Amino acid sequence: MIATASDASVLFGSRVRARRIELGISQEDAADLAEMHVSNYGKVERGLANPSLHTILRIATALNIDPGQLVTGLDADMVPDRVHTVTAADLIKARQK
Amino acid sequence: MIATASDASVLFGSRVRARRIELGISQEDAADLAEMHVSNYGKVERGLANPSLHTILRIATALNIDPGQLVTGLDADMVPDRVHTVTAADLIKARQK
DNA sequence: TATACCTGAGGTATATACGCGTGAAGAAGG
DNA sequence: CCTTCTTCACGCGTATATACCTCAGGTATA
Repeated sequence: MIATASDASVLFGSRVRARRIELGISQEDAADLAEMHVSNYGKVERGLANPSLHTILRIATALNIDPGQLVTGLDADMVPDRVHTVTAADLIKARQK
Repeated sequence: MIATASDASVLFGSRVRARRIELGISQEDAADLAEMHVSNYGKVERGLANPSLHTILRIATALNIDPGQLVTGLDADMVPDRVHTVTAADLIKARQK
């Protein structure tokens, strides 16, 4: 892996780790509960992964937390290779003229 | 694609579509705003995709909605190939005995 | 010392997300 | 009839997420 770290992944991973520590279980336990490989789970916590929706849901369910809490506040600005900063609101506003 | 549909993907996609319709823009507009390909965006709305965290954030930001709202309430039970139904709470409870 | 547990780091192999094109079907309007 | 817009469905490369392994280093305890 050529360091797929992103601000979004790092923040997401830190939330996952905080929740796991709060529960007092190991990465291996969490990975088993989430039915994923420990090595991949570790990468998620370190912010080196870009987990899929299914992976996010498995982790959230395993840690007894709503997946919304893990991703709320996250933003596309934290995602690499973002070029535009235009959103739907801007598009609609421009068309109304 | 061998029909990667899942309850989680379908529900997620319907929320994305509802939000896009609410904004009154086309799939192509939304895809451009999210900086992703229309064909892939369409699959997401139809529940045929399993989008990554980055993709989820790009879509949410493009549609001016918090990503948490798109995934809240979703659950690993809606994810295919789920074998266990044990969560951290169960594990901790079992260890306390 | 040794032993066990936890985490990080790196490799390889496979599955799949994603980009990108094409074509078709429907609706709306000229 | 025609065009235009929108969406869906399919296929094909490429990038990458994930599974799986090994090894290293820390920490604790006996």
